[in-house]
Amino acid sequence: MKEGPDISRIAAMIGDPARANMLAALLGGQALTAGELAVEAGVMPSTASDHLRQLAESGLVWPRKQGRHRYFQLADETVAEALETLAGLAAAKDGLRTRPGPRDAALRTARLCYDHMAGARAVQMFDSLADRGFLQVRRDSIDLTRTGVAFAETLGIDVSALKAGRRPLCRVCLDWSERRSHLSGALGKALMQRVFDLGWAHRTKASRSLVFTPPGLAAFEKTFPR
Amino acid sequence: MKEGPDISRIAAMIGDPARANMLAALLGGQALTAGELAVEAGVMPSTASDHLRQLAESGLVWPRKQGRHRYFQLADETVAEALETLAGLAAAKDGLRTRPGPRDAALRTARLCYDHMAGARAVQMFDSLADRGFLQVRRDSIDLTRTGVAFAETLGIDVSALKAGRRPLCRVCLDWSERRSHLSGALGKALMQRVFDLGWAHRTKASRSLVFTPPGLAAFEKTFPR
DNA sequence: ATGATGGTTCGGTACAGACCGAAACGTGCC
DNA sequence: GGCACGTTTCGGTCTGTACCGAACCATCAT
Repeated sequence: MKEGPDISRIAAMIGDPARANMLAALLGGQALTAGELAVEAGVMPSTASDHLRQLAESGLVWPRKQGRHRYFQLADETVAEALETLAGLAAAKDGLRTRPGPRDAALRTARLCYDHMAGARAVQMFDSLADRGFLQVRRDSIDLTRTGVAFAETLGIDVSALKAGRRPLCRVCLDWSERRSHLSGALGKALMQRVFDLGWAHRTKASRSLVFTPPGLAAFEKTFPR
Repeated sequence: MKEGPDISRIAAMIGDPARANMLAALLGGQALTAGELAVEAGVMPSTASDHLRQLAESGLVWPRKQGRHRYFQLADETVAEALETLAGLAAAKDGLRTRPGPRDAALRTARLCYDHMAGARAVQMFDSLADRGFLQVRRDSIDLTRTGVAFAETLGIDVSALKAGRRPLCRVCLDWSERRSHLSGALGKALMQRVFDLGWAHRTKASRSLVFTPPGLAAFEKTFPR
């Protein structure tokens, strides 16, 4: 019954453990080299190269050669969203037997979802913005209100520049750990960038989880009160 | 790097063409027997039985034995949502080469998404409800307004009964064909049911697509004007 | 009971694809 | 130029698993 899009092709791509590990690593947002992805997947470079070719042909990742390295990143944010959706399903179905480890706890608190923040901290930010009327939820999409734009500017975000890009300013993304919405889109990316630039948090090297510094966390709590 | 939920296990489940066809068929919402799913997947009953065992063990489908038949249905609506998300990715990535056939066109117009309507017609319904102020979009979730409740009652929907259930009344579901939101949740299911009961549309036997009768379509257009 | 029908279990086959090692390629560095 | 490093290509192996047929089990009908 080949009606509708061929769902099994891409599912099979994600279905291989090695490729799934690669994609999960790329959910960290930064582009990684073929070698790094090989280690991440736990396979030899030649095997990794084969997998990466398939992923690129499927349109899931985007190769970008630079010097004698080849960097890979997720093709776009829709891929990231689909991966997080699958993670949500896996957490719900597989969660019965999988005991949440300490690493999972860190992931649940704050992590990178491609280029924006996810986890409990991200939900808190979303709610805080909405409660103060900075985010206006209309229909299926959400937008920054006038006061919201002013608020973003005080954080040093050039909203008009973001609006100029072709990527939607605000989008909602469902959190697999919190099962609540958090902010995606150009603004979500910009906010994440500010958190990095201000030194409030930094990414861990081999994981998607974010670590807040004590003063950074205090500043975050003050900027986005519950 | 086994951090977070094991995404590859379920992805591999969906990754096999036979299983994917079964799941796609179950997206029609009605429970199907093992034999029906076998023809749907194009495999022998014994092979289908093996696949169904795996799907059940993964928690994706829910077996329900009745007499000498075993009926299968999707475990819950989160599975349906994940499948539709994957379909969206496949349509975007694979869509470059796949020419949309006539069957696809019917699917895009109106189809079943587990237990509620999807496709262009469903988006029209959603927009119509929102434009007239029957749906109030707040934060990440949406709700029926007071006038919306009254409107639903005129259609013969017992809203208070729906609210009593543990399933959320309103939920948004992203459409892979329209890339817009349509209505899910208990209300979405109830509305779909009314469309069936009123004889406006009926499901086709071996497909998820919905066929509107001419008078049914006229009534639908009148009830949910653009 | 006896047969018919729907479903599962079991053994065996076959094909796909994941994996590796070695060699080739290309790019930067000295 | 020559060397080192990252990456890809190619041949070959091997495991996993989808698939089928036949036998077995359960339920319903007669």
